[in-house]
Amino acid sequence: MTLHTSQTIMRKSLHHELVDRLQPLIINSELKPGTKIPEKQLCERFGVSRTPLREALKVLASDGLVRLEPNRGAWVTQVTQEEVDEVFPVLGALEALSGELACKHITDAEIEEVRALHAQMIRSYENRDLDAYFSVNQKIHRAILLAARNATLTTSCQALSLRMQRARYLANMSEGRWYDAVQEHEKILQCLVARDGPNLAATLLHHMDAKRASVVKWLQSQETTDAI
Amino acid sequence: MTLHTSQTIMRKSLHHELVDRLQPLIINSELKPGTKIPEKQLCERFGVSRTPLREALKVLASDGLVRLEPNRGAWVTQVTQEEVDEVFPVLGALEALSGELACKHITDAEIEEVRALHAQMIRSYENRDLDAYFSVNQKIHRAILLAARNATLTTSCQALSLRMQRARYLANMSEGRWYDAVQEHEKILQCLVARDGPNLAATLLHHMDAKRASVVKWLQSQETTDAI
DNA sequence: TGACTTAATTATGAATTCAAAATTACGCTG
DNA sequence: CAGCGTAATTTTGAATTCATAATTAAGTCA
Repeated sequence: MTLHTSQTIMRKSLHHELVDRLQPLIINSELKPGTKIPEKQLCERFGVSRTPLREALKVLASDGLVRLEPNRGAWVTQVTQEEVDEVFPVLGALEALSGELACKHITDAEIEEVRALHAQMIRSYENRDLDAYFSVNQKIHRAILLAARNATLTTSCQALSLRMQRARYLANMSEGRWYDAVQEHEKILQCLVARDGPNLAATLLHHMDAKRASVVKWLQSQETTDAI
Repeated sequence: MTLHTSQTIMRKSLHHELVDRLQPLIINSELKPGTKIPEKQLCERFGVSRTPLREALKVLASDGLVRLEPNRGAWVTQVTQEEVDEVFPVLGALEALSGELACKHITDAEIEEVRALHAQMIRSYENRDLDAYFSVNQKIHRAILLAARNATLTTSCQALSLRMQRARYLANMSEGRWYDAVQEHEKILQCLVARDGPNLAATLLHHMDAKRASVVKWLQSQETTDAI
């Protein structure tokens, strides 16, 4: 019955693979917030049975991307203002810590890497290429995270970051906010180069709060229009 | 086939219930770190089939309590020094934030609650009742967490806390460390009463680092003896 | 006896099946 | 024809089944 076409998954554990495949679908809103997760369709699409798919959904639920309603199936969670106001402060505290630790452990080579990413981000900003900007932006935050040399911190940060990502992605920044964000990143780079942990921590904290405010603003503007 | 005795689980979703039941088994080391999880036995014990149990194991794995080895089953994770050195700083940052936020939102009634718990903890200390001490201690941290009014923070903290709990529980504190811990808690209460957020944050941060050091010390003393 | 092969057993991962719950479709009554 | 109640259908949750991988046991030969 099950065909092993190129589309079909067959490496490592199926449920783990499915988690990795479902996450992007939720992040880029192919599976829309507030909608029901079409179990049957997804099984066909990935060429798997319900068992591993449901296992994956349980994991995604514990990460907050999916909500399980007993006897009613799985639903893509909404990004609400309440959630944004909750998650960003936590993310801020974690990123601040990552900055602190990164300054202690980062190598010169890694700093050069961040510098290169930063330059690339500036170019994306100048070209008003939001997709590229977001992509590089994330790489920078990730590079700092990795420099912190703390796998637990990385995991925690990324889990929360993921939850905010689709909102952040959807939320078109205002011209003014975008400018400010770039300025903040300028300072982030400077702190990192100077290996000034406390300063970097404070900057990242502020950066996160500004992001929060920006996302909230966008959410509120959407309230009248449509739920994300 | 499946009997619905009082032992058998039947409320809400089975996998969720199983997560809640398996966690304590791992925390109190009934399922010993480093050992294989006896799937079959647990199915019999809880009167469920393998499907929901395996779903629960996937969730526990994403929380770091269990490690899944492809085609080799599920294993209880070890608490290593590397992990302790990673998790406590993250926990410290989160608890610091919880202190900060708690000072902003806590009610007088809640402060009285913490005061009562604190008094109870002192009594446990004076009676050298470590079990009671740990239990009340956790209640205090949880009360502060709840006063922070941030469900995401609560969830994140508790997930990490859980991972450290069995180590913390096993790690008999030295007389000196126990005394210091009580002093730290004295200060925590004072900061809370004064609603001094920054001070409480700093105190909790230091408290966590002292806990880390204490656990590491114990782990090292165990290295020669036996792996936990 | 001891290392190596191979067969038997067991455990795992995932598909399938089945009972129960929820949803939808239908028909009845006012 | 609108609202309610009941039957048919679909979906969900969980048990069972089945193929495959891993482990253990048995047997072979130096």
